[in-house]
Amino acid sequence: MSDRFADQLLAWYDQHGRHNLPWHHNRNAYRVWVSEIMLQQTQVTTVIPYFKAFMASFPDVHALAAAPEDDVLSHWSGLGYYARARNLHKAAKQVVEEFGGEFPCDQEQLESLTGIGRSTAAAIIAQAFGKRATILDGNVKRVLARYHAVPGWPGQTQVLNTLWEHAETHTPDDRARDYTQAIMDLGAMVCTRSKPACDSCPISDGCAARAHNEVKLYPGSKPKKAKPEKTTWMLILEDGEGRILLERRPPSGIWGGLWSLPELDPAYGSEELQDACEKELGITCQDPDLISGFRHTFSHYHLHIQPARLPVIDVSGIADSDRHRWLHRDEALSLGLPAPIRTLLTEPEQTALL
DNA sequence: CACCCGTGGCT
DNA sequence: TAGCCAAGGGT
Repeated sequence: MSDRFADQLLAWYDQHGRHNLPWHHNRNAYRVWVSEIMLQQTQVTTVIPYFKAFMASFPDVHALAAAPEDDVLSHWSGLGYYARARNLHKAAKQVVEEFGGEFPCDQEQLESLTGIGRSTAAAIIAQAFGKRATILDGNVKRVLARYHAVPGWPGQTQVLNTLWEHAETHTPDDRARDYTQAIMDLGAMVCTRSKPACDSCPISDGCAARAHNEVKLYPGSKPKKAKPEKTTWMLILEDGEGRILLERRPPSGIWGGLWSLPELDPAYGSEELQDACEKELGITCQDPDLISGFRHTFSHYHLHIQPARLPVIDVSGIADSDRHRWLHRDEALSLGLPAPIRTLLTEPEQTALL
């Protein structure tokens, strides 16, 4: 099938689309796959430097499969949603072991790989292999919700199903790769969340939301929910040689697998930190310097981070292990660190001493 | 279905 | 400023 929607879109894409993104060069399934995972819930401008560095270190699926997880996570440091990196690493091993290092050109087989769902599988089929497949990412949802005036929040199953049906209908048999890129480009460049450029939209003549002057109503917004507030002590335990104690996070959960700072329960008062370090970590410290705290916001809660610097007298309580490492700041910064921890270790002066 | 999972840009 | 949310998927 090929309808007017696709024809207009492709004509616009030829003139105005993005044809020069890093993953458009040396295009293959591996590069398309990595870019798609990085681009999940993440904007293009944020992804570009991460993609380039990642490709320089892991040029193909074999290199990625053979890499230590720590190396993969260090390349993801700051990008967020770290399960994507863990799943990417796992899937690379799956591709090598189950598919002989060659990505399958099949929706179901692609979806069997960890971290690849319906839309990402379709994106790989279309972009890497040039075959017809239907994607439905945030851009496409917004474009189609407006074009067909689909009410409701796309998180609802019924709304989502309706959007998938429209997406399938519009997907042409020819130019699968270009069409997929075109509809995403339209969403990112013209049919934007706020201030859409309807006057320069190639499909505005058929847009139902535009016809009723109700573009702002679509797509429906997500029901809002208050984010809980949490608090934690973050300890900068520094020995006499300027080394800091880093602690690896558990393999799943927030910041899973990343290196962070030891934490203590916020129930401890600042005057109790010294004793708590002795009792919970077996480390003897001097009086703490309190560094100004700050709030870090996750997708589903706020975290007030209260850092404290404690000069360590006796390091013997904790030796280097799989879970702990004593490292200089520059060494620590080469690890996979959560963004706020990287900031804390990079710009300690920014946080005035109290 | 509801929740979990980061970060940064935009308004 | 504080909220919204972006090339989603897993559990």
